[in-house]
Amino acid sequence: MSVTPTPSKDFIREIIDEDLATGKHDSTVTRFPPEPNGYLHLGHAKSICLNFGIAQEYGGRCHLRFDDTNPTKEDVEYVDSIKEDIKWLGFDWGNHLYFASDYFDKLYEWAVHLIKEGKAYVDEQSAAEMKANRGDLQSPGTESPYRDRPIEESLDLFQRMKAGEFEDGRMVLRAKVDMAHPNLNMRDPVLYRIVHAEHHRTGDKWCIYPMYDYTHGQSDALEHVTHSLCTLEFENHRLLYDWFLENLPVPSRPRQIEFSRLNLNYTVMSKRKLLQLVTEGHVSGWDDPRMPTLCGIRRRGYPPEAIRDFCKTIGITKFQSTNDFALLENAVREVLNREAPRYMAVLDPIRVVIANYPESQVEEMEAVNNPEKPEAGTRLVPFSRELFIEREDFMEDPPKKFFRLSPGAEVRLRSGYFIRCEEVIKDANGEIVELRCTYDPTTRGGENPADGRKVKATIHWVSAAHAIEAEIRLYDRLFMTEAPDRGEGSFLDHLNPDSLKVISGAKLERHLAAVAPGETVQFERLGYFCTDKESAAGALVFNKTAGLRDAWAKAKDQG
RNA sequence: AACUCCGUGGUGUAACGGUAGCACAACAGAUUUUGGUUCUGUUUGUCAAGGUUCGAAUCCUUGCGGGGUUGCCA
Repeated sequence: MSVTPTPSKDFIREIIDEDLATGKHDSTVTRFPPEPNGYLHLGHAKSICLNFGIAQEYGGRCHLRFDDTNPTKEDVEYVDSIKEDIKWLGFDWGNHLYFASDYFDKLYEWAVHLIKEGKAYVDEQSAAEMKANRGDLQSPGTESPYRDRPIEESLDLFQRMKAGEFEDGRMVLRAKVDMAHPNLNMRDPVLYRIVHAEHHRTGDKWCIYPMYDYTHGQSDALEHVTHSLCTLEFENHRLLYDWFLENLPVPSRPRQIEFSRLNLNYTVMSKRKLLQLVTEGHVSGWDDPRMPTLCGIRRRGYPPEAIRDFCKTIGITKFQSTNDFALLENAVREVLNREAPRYMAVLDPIRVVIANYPESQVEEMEAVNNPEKPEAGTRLVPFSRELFIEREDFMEDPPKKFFRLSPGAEVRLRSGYFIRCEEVIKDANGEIVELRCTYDPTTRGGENPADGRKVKATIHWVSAAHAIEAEIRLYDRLFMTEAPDRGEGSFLDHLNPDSLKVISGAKLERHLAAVAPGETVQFERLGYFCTDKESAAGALVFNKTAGLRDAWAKAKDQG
């Protein structure tokens, strides 16, 4: 009798277990709080899987809340794409869609409350003065000359800030905490700034906007969030987060817990850098299949299930780490190996003529759609006298470990016949243009012949007369070095010049004309591919999602 | 050298004072109508030094190393 090991939980789920056990909470409420100022990427996927995953596991709720407190950077365009990406990943916020801007009235009311309590004041120092008086990591700051102004005066000024009497930057509302605090966030943080800008939801109702620190915890409290999960860079903000909750009449007490953000080698993950890749044209857009954005990997053909599996395996911890890209690719291959229907496609064709095959004969060969999934059934693939095979699958002068086609050698055509190469035909430049072969009629379907003869390799093929053509886009990693972020120079210095190779005139079996958008298939022996959004009926375009593991490539490299 | 968080194979992650395990990667072999998949095996680890303890990755001390923080961004 084997004991089923209890699956280990990350430290956040352990905290939740305890909060539930002690009765501190009787259910969980988490939230995913993106700012609508950019596209979601794999790092967000980690957070989404955590927050929505907890809701699923504990029967709790997960809110989608847009942190829209900075109208100069935010836009509805991003709101829509973010929702789409979360749905694609497989999560659902139900009717718990919120915006921090929904709370602007309450937040204003609470700001007035703080002023009345003597815990906030209107500061008329310029931004430069404030910076100078903040002190630094080693030394304490200097209190503002406006810090102890009468409460009534701050109340009046704050009301007039709201009324639009002052230009941007003229004054701010600050909390009165401690200018000597070792945590800089506690040195009288700004609560409100004046920004005369139209907000994507509140329009021109406001010309003062609350800061992140003043908004986030109170929004959590208003939504009765129990566990507010964020990345490590907010660790230093937790003290402030708690300060607001302690000094305001909030309806609940959420707890902020920080975890380490996702890092992947051979890629960059910061919004700024991704934006730069797009604006400077190093990639075709946010959804370029080489981008780590969710729309990018979707277009690349990565299944959402693989992303969820990946997030599960990398886990949640507090220490910074860099995950191997191979781990992601492995998750992708695992799902695709199980699910993707197989087809044959020849990317770099070389003509094969089967001399002893009847000139006008066409046989419909039965091919297995997915050996991992018998219920996927079979399909018919036409076989004829003239075929295309992969140029790479033939070598005129092969090394000892090369098992495929070469002069005098025999291979199996998958679901076809055994063929033997009898003659190599070259053009004036010595370039191989055609292979003359013979086939063994007793090997129909690729069966081993009765004489016990075996072949060491099986290769893919397409009937020349029946093939359809397509453009194939082959992607490799965007960066050549493991940590393009680090070291000297720009991360752009590490861009891989060969991250995209376009092949035109690839020969595909006819069924590939009908691959549905969003479906990823396997080209046998080559890898996984999906149709691109630019693919059209007469002009098919496929993206390479990931290659198959290639033991031959390794053996070849080792000599 | 302020405050704070964190150090487990190549990478990531478990072990909650009691045999350092798992995944990925790498390597070797078996199977195979995909040089895929699958299966088997191998290599490699507790940052360091002290201390507490019958027993320490785990607790304590010191050192070393890494991250974060000086926006009217989030």
